[in-house]
Amino acid sequence: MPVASFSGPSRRAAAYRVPAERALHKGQQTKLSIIEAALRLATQIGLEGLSIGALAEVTHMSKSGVFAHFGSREELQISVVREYFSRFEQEVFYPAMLEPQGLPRVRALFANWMKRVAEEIQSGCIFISGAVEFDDRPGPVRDALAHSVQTWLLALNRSIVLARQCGHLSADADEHQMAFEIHGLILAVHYEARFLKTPGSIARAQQAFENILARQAAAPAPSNTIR
Amino acid sequence: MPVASFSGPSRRAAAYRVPAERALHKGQQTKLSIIEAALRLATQIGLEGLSIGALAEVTHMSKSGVFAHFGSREELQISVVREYFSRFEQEVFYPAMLEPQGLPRVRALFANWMKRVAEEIQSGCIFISGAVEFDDRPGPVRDALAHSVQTWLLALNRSIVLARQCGHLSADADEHQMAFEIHGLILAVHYEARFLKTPGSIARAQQAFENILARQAAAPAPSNTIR
DNA sequence: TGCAAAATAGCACGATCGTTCTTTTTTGAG
DNA sequence: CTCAAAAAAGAACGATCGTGCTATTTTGCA
Repeated sequence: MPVASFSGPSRRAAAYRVPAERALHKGQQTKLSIIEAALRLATQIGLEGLSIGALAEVTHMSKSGVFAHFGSREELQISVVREYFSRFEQEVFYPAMLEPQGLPRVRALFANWMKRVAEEIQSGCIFISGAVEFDDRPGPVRDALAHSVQTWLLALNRSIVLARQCGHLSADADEHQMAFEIHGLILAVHYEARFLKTPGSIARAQQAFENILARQAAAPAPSNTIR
Repeated sequence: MPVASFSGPSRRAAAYRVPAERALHKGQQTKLSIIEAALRLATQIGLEGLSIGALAEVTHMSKSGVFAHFGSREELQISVVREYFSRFEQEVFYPAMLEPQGLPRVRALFANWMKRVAEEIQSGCIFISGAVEFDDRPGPVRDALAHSVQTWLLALNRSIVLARQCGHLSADADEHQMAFEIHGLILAVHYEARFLKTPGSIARAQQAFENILARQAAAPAPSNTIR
């Protein structure tokens, strides 16, 4: 069903060399390269701006050749969202999970996120542009987008809870409130750096992040455990 | 040239009753009603989604009838941005300016803004959707959008500076940093309430705003002047 | 009330869109 | 090497877009 990842069951069980067994060579390969190009296009001009014609031109294929891989534009958009989320996981989420629980992991999540946003100032973030494009347009694309973002925000929430349980944050630290404010920082960086071209936005976000942590720093220990 | 406002020179000087003198009755009237409808459409589906055909249908006019008032789609979009900014000034900026300098004015700016954002959860904000649509598309529409937002952010900055000068904020309060964080709160409310449909986002933003103020509260007075 | 000018409608244009069909080319297991 | 299946191309469709032309209607001063 999806691109890669879940290559679990659903095949095998048939004859010795069922056609579906070998049917993943040239096709899947070019499909991946199409998604690669679509990802570049979508980050720049948005999921809605993504057109099959432009995609065909970029990949040096015919419109119908591109189209056949997805069956509909919507399916193409969903594929792009899934691939984008997958890379987001690879670059932001998984590396942060290697950090020890508590503040180090929270910091890593934010740092990785900021690093990615900094790169995306040139290209654009699908989770942000997609939110605007699909905020009142129900359907599977919107669902895929919202689910991706929710998953990510939930991970941030959990890391904050762990930090509190570790004693790295004060007992009354509200993870939802903190996650909300951190989310706002990302949005502000994207807005001010990419649209307004305000210099120094990334540094402001990092400063604001420290402000949020400082406010919720663990109370007891005189020489605190923060940082 | 524009809709209303700058009806300064450039006319007069001609004959006693130059045609351009009386030429603002029926035309300007329907033009305003078109902009009204365009504003509704643009807040919902974005400035890019705004099509002359859909606008003609909504206003019960012909495509060319609508078109003639603007001469180009781009000019229509610019008119919408200008009208949107004008209303933003009326609802958010001017009422806040009636408040006394210092924290009351800063609070009023934020409160009016939040009230407006809360209403826009149903419709949408052009300054946010437009930023995504035009973030890498140079031209007069982008300029009009960026100028509007910059104007607003500058007003917020100035009100913070005044609050510091009044002694309502600590002497080392950084207005740019505070404005950045406040801007992030607006973006987060819009994102989470309108796209993710997370309940309670507005309360979170208000809480976060209080956190920002509390951090920069005036230092000296034991019984502080804040609030 | 007449009449020029302004406002609006009607129509057609080239372009682009997603999609469907049919045909050709390419792939890869036997 | 053969040959069926997969992959890609080609062409056309209806729809919608912004825009330019030319009529027609409406407006509002004289």
